Amino acid sequence: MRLVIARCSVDYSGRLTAHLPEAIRLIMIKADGTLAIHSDGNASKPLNWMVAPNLIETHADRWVVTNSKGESLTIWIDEVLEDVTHELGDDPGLQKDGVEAHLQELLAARPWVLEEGLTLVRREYPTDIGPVDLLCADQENRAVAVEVKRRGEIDGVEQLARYLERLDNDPRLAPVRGIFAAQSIAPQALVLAEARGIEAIEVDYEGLREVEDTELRLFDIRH
Amino acid sequence: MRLVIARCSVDYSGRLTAHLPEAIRLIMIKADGTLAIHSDGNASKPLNWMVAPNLIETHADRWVVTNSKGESLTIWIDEVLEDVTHELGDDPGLQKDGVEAHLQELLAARPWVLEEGLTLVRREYPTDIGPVDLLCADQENRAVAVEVKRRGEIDGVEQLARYLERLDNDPRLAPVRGIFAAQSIAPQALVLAEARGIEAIEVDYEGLREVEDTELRLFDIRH
DNA sequence: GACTCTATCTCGGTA
DNA sequence: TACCGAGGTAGAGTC
Repeated sequence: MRLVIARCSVDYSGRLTAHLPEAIRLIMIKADGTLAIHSDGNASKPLNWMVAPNLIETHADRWVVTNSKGESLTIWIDEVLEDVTHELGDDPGLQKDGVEAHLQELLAARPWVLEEGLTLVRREYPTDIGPVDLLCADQENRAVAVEVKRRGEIDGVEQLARYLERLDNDPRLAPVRGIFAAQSIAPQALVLAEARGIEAIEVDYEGLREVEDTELRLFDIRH
Repeated sequence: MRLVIARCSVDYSGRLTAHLPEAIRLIMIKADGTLAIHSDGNASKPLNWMVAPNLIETHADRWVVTNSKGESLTIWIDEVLEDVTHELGDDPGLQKDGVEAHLQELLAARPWVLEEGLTLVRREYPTDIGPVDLLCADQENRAVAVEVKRRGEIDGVEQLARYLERLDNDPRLAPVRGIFAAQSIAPQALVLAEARGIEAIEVDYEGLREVEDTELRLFDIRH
């Protein structure tokens, strides 16, 4: 990794065209050639960047970065204040924990949270346009398709509507009701769900996690 | 801006929990307190970060970053290889060009480019599932909803179809025609638009900009 | 390789 | 301040 602090101006031309007037900035160049230009101000994202693979040509007064997609970034170097290079080596990478798949798992184990008497028939129930998150049966043994999202937005409702359309073609299942379950649901998604005859339910994820913890602890005590 | 290259491991707990095993990484701290941890490997994004406002406590063996939302990031410092600080000063900021907003603006000022005799009724005309980019009236004073995109893809057409569905519920407007305007339109989007009875028009953005320039120059000459 | 969906999205707008 | 839509989205997973 090479870190350069320099007074510079920048021109980018590619998916858009953009210009940075002269100022002091950090230019970060990673081992694979990925380049990013950061200011000190209020932004976590770089002002400009160019991801690998690319070609970096270094001239006396400017650096020109191009890639095969026809994008180009030119850094006009006025003054270099710092220029250090370090070999960082491979990174073992980030270990993540606790994302959206977990919500589907929790609801699969406790579908009655969504509606009294609801039971799971199958997770990832296949249709010819993709799998439905949960296929369930209600108290009267009628089919209910459940789409699970962390944040419920309008395309999630559309997705479920498309699944329902496909499932209704199966005479063993039809008519199929839909439940749209999410941690939070956008107002537009609520309107669309109502228009499509789909029930929208906000789920208390943290609460469900606590229930799960309690059940696990009880399990520990019993065994 | 402070740049530290260090052998370190990291724990983050907040919107998710995550862990970084020990390795050599760059720790970047901006003037406002925004902190980012970068590896040298293939990723332009930081492995971990914490945006301002936050509190950074520096101990001998670890740095602890916390914010008011209950998120916390702990960096266990094993060895510091580099530690430089530079005052970068304010950045004049990025000047962007050629975005969707500008295209909407251009078409709002010249709706007749899309269809002879088309006039603007209102930009960002509200519906209960979101605002339509342009509501226009055609030569015979019938309502026309226009959705503007830079790249016309399938979800843009669906978005417009939803708006039309809502607008048709208003007896003062119904029936409402739809025009899908974009710099370039994907073949699938063309097919869907036709199936939905929506007209799809590719707009010459560069040409419109030139027209705008010419008009501005004429304005300069006249005044 | 192209397509789809998620994201500690980020960022800018507006009510 | 919160919500909503766009992004040079990036990045991961799937087909």
